Amino acid sequence: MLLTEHSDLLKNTRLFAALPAAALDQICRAGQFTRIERGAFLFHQGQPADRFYVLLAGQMRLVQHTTDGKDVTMAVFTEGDLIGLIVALTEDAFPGTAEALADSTLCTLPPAVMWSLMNQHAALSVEIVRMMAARLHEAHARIRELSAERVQQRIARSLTRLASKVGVSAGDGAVRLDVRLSRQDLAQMSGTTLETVSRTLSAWEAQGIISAGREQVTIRDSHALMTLAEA
Amino acid sequence: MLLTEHSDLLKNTRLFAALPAAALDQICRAGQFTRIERGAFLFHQGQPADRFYVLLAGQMRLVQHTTDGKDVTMAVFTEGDLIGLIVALTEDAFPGTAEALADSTLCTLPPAVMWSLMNQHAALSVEIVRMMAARLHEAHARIRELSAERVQQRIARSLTRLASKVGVSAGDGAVRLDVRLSRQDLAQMSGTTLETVSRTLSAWEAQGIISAGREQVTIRDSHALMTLAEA
DNA sequence: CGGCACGTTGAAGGGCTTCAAGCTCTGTGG
DNA sequence: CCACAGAGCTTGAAGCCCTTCAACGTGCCG
Repeated sequence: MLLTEHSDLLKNTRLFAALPAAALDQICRAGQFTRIERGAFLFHQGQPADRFYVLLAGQMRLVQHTTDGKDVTMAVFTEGDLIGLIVALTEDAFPGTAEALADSTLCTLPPAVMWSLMNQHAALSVEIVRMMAARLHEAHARIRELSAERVQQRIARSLTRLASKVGVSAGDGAVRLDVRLSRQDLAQMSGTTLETVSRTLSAWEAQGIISAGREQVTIRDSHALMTLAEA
Repeated sequence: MLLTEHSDLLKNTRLFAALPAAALDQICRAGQFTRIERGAFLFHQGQPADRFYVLLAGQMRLVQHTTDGKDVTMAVFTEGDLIGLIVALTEDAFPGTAEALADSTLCTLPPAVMWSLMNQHAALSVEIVRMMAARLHEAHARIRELSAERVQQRIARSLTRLASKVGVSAGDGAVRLDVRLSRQDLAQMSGTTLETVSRTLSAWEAQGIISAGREQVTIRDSHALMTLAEA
């Protein structure tokens, strides 16, 4: 049956792993399950956040638009990640737009369910605080990088960060980034332009550090890339 | 008596406002009250976070050091702010160094107290989630700015952000930043160099938007500054 | 009043953006 | 099947914003 399948998926997320079966049932009953196609939007910047989402399969990204039309990628999400929870808990408006990087399936939940579960299960609160702490640390790390580092380093960091999120082994120690990733996308993650990303990747490809194709990157020498990110 | 004074200070923080007197007493008994002088450090980057702090009076800042010796200011704290709570709750190491911008008094607490209070008082959890959400939003806003905006805009934003934190009326619609703030400090908040800050402030002073002195800035035309921050 | 940190200003240069033109790949429809 | 449109990518050239280096003011505090 479909519902128990979904329940299994939910149970496998880090956030809900500690919850008893009864609580999971409660979530499944309160939640709506939806699919979304690559390129489609889950919600838009400024929209009131009356619901939040659990990504059960696929990939999504969170983008913020600037007043002068540029887009900045704030996060990439994969299976098990929560999207918009923090905003929904505070009943704010979404600070960005969520776009599907691949066909995805999600579970939609009202924040009230979350609050009541948090009151009943202390472990859940702990997990949420941990999750928020991790996101804040990553955000601060990016601020530090954008403030003090050169474009090369930032692109290298974007690649290593992506590798830890969506990297799959490609044999011979290589790691392929399992996501459709244009030069423009990488630029939005690194705070630069698509031209600079293109030039940088070309240089690295010539040095054998990566191989790059159309919307596709695989890291051949991750050690060299880490060095570039640090120095 | 000193203890009740401190208790009053704690009660006036946004976080603890909703707690009953008994809980506040519990905090006061568990907490240590300390003073710290301008320029001194509360904790250092990398140190294990076994305690967190409530700033009762004064001003502090949180700085991250980069590998190549640069400093990046992550946040400025004033009365009522919590420092290191998020880290302490996850039992991590401090991701930055906390420095006193002015003589300050703080309350030191072990995270265990916080966990037990959060379990007893749901309102506290709500408040903490709200607080973390606000910090995350500010961090994301800075990432967006650093990724897409010019130095001028970022300096203007740093000033307006500081105004909302430590701004005091200086008559005639002017707002004085009540903090010792060197050009270097502003540069660390804006992701630029002290020379560029100096040049920019000089230009703005010539236009009558601000007046700047040694470690001191007052905003004369906050509307013009907001315009600079947006365009 | 002298030392030192803070601040200003100039000049040079470079890293990165911007503009531009052409190329390559992919998917789509006749 | 193949041509073609369009999105993605590459590369070059120009230039500017900003950093970097440097030298000199300036104000504060012992």
